[in-house]
Amino acid sequence: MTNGTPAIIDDDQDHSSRAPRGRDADATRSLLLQSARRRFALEGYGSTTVRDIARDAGVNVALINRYFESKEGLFEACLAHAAEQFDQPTVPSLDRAVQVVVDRVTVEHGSEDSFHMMLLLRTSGDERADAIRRRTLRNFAERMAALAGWTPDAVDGDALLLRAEVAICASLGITLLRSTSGLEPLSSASRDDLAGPIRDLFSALLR
Amino acid sequence: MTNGTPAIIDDDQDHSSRAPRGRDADATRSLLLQSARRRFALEGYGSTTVRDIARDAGVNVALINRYFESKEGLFEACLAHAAEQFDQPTVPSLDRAVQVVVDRVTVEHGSEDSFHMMLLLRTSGDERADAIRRRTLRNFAERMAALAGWTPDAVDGDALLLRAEVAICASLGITLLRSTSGLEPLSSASRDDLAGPIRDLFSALLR
DNA sequence: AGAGTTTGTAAACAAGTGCTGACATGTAAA
DNA sequence: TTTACATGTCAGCACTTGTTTACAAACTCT
Repeated sequence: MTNGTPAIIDDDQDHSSRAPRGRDADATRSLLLQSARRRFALEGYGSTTVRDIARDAGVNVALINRYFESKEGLFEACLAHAAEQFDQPTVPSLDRAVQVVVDRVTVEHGSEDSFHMMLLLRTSGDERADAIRRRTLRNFAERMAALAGWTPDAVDGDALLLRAEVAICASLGITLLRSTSGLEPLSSASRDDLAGPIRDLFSALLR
Repeated sequence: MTNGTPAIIDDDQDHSSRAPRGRDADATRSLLLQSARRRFALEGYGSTTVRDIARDAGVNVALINRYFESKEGLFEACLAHAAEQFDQPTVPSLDRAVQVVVDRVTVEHGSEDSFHMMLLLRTSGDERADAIRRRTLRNFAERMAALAGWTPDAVDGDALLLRAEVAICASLGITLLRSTSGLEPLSSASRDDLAGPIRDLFSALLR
């Protein structure tokens, strides 16, 4: 992963190619993204301050504006990053797709994956961020629905697409409350505890 | 204009409950609760300011602190009010209970009921508010699970209770995204469009 | 070495935050 | 009426917000 830069490798001269010691813009950006994702996911956009994020990342506050323009820009970057997680290549069968989602929903609390999911139902009031969220959810729902037999120009309308969206939104709600509410036994439920119910949920909606 | 004595008395003899025209603490409290509920539900706790709420209610900002102690207190009151909606008497059968939930999830956007649901996954960081939310969700889940056969001291553990919680959390996620994301076709789906999928969801989890 | 750029730091700014106290005004009781 | 209280208004406080600016330190290249 990482290595997002075009990799214009420096000269063949040695330099020992060590990882940049103290100063590395990419690493800083990444740290900020990570801290922001966590804060935004767990506490929401409005309750998170840029100073919180900077402190978590161990980085100066001003760098948020340097690298992401604004707090909104940082949130948007987080959302775009989360969107990539959902824009992965389509799997061949509905069974496999359901398995992928179940894996995603049942990841442990505090994981990056869970933050990515929770981000999708955190709002900032920014229209561009909302557009990213809509596009991501819609894309994902379309791929799920397609595996269940839906086609864009079906005569029976979008009943299946709606069902896919319902299933996805349900998954997000479950993930959020599992991580933020302390509701038992949900919060302490293991992956195995959850896999069955989630699978049943998807089966009921898409089959 | 200048008559200090009550010019028009609706009920000259029995003033038991009402009369004050412009000044009515209960009405003001209610207005604030209504505006706050809407803002908190749609935009989250942190993104909502007390001035927003007061402006919506057409009321002076200072009255929030007079009647609810603090912004946190107002949020807590909103949550407590929402909790009452979920603490209604148990219905006799699982079928009826599912029907009640389906009705609740499929209410139109912008209704008070939808705000009550959305509030349950809005967090303020206040521990007392979190406790109200936990208690409410847990209570509701226990009643649903009980109708499906769960008992507090079942040998098979809390599998059914977990399933009830999953179903409820799923419903909250659906409600939130339906009202805040603009995701289509979900956002424009009618009550009838949604009733089927939601019913299937509950049936799959609790039967 | 030097200049030029990138990366990080510190301080401050204007605007907005939740909240408070002193005051004004309407209402009910004496 | 006069008194007492409940209700609402106003201005401002102390603080935090996101953001910007000026500056320092590290890195690159010649």
